[in-house]
Amino acid sequence: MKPKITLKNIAKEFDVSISTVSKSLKNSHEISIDLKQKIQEYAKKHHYKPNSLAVRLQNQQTKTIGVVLPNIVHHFFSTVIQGIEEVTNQRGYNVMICLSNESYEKEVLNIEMFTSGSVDGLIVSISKETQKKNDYSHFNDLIEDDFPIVMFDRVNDKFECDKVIIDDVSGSINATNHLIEIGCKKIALITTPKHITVGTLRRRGYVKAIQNHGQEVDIDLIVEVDERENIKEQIEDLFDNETPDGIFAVNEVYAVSAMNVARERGFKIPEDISIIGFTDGPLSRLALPPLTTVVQHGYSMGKKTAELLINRIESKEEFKPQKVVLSTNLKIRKSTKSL
Amino acid sequence: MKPKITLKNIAKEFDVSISTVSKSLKNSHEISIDLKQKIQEYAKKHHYKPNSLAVRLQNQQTKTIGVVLPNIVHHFFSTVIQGIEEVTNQRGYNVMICLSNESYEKEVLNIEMFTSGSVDGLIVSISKETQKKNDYSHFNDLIEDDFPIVMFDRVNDKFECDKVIIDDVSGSINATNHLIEIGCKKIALITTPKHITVGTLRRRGYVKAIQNHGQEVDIDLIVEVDERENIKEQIEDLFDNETPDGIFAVNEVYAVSAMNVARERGFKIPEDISIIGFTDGPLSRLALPPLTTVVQHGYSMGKKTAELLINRIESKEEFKPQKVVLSTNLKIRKSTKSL
DNA sequence: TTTTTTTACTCAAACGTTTTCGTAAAAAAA
DNA sequence: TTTTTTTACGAAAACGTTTGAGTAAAAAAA
Repeated sequence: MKPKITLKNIAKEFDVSISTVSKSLKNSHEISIDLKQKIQEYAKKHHYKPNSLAVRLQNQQTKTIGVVLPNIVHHFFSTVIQGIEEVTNQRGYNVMICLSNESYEKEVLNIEMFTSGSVDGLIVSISKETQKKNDYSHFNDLIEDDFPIVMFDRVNDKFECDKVIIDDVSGSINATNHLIEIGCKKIALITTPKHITVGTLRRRGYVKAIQNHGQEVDIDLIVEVDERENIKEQIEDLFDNETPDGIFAVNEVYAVSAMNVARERGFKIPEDISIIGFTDGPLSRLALPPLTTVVQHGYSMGKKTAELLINRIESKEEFKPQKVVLSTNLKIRKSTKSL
Repeated sequence: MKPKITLKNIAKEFDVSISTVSKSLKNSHEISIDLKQKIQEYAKKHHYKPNSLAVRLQNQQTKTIGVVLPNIVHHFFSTVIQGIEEVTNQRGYNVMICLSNESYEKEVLNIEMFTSGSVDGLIVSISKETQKKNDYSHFNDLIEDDFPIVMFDRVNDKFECDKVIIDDVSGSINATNHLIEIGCKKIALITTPKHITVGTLRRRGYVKAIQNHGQEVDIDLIVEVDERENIKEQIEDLFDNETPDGIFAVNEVYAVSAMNVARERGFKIPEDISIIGFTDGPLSRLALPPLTTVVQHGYSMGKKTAELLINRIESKEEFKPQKVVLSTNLKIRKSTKSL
């Protein structure tokens, strides 16, 4: 690579001081028009770009916010990012994303690198491994130092920081209620193992809804999917032993998988079995029939998260962490019977 | 936020010089064990972290590479990132991702910010808008300055830089050939408008395959999907006028949409119509029947891309740009008739 | 003519590191 | 005892910027 051109280089070229060059490029009135022009031309010709590290070190702010995500395969996270970008760009910040890949170690590393001066604030959604290990020590220092940080979706209540979550419980109650209302008698739940927070919350909603209707929760109708194994087979096990007429699945993949299993076993959807998923992504929209689903509004979530963070970064006042709960709504499509 | 703790602070605390502190924290033999210990303890207690901006400015390298992507909703890009991360982490680099959201302006901005000292090298896949505008001036300076940059998937041949692409033409020929071999007589193509490079290349493969078999390309069997409008309706138009017995779609969404339209019109898949998509993502895998598809090996692509970049960054020798073409393979599932 | 103002610069500190070189004092060797 | 070596630290430059203060020289005002 060609050596980088710096103010010093240019200064030497014109036999002036570095500050003269700096001011020329900023079009300062302190410098004669003549010299300014020559310097600007030269700089342009040689592709001068101020070294952002130096600038940021000088200014003591980076105008950048870091985002640490478990993964970006999920459509939901993608939409959240859209929302984050919307707000940050509008307010003059850049966004940098790092992925933890659901790994504890990478999450720690990413946070380390971001918080050592590279960004003004941090947005985090916690990785599965971290949730499983239940080890959050890498956040402690940040919280103690009052580093601006906002958690979203996968949060931990231990921390005194801003949080944005969706109302998983209510969303799940609504979904389950809907299944009950349209006449489902045997409603299965397809969820995650217990250490995944959102899975647990959605399960809670399911249980509540069932109990509110005076029914008992039937353990045999609950599938806890272990993602390390074949998802479809685990759902087939359910159908081997039971014949549900309604399914509530805590994410898109589980919902579509369940729909496929049901259809393969000759169930007509929605005549024989109604299915509701969680998260409105392409899988749900392109399923046949399109899936009724709990819509999470990732975009709003991203916007809210970014707003909280930037407010926090820019405010001088005493900090009072808040928890924003976003409600969901049920998008009714063709995978559920109508009333 | 609490004031950041620096070497200077610590130095004042112990009434020693900054260099003593720096050396202590690096466990230098030049400092007495006693003092080192005290300083290290103090640093730990106060969460000292070296300011990475300062360190990187000093070292003149960031050990970070920037990735500019059009979007991350596509499963394909996600897998590419996995590959990139694999290699970069292994070789001691960090990855930062910025999204252009298919916007020309954001692409320019992202590249600006990355190349002004924040990263040692750049990986780029060009946005749709840039492709449409056909304006690549923001790359010119970089190429002239020999800034390490690798383009993947959506590349532009104008530039003298490393590139990694997949063999879209061959992949499409194979897919179309397969349809011909299993006996399809009227094979439709569902593709993008012409300014999207990959769409054009895949179309070329389709055309070649048809012609190689001595057939004429029937324009009425080609759908150019305009994504600003309803995708499904555009495919329905095809079925209104024609009754294809084979479909080659240039991406997952088009393939699944086509499958849904076909099924809604009473086609049995694959008995009445065979469908092949491009890119092996969750949509293809979870479709019913699962889609036969051209597998792109995003993971390998990411790995290769990162390798090229890091080699480039670390090599002192004369630079000779290369273009790596990755071949695809056809994953045959249930959406196509067997022979 | 002398004083004041303006113009067009330069100086130097600062941001937070790293690292080479220099040097007292203490310890070891002669 | 004197000389050499080792120990333990400090000074200062460097990375590339920004910016307020300082200053000659030129221009304008008195």
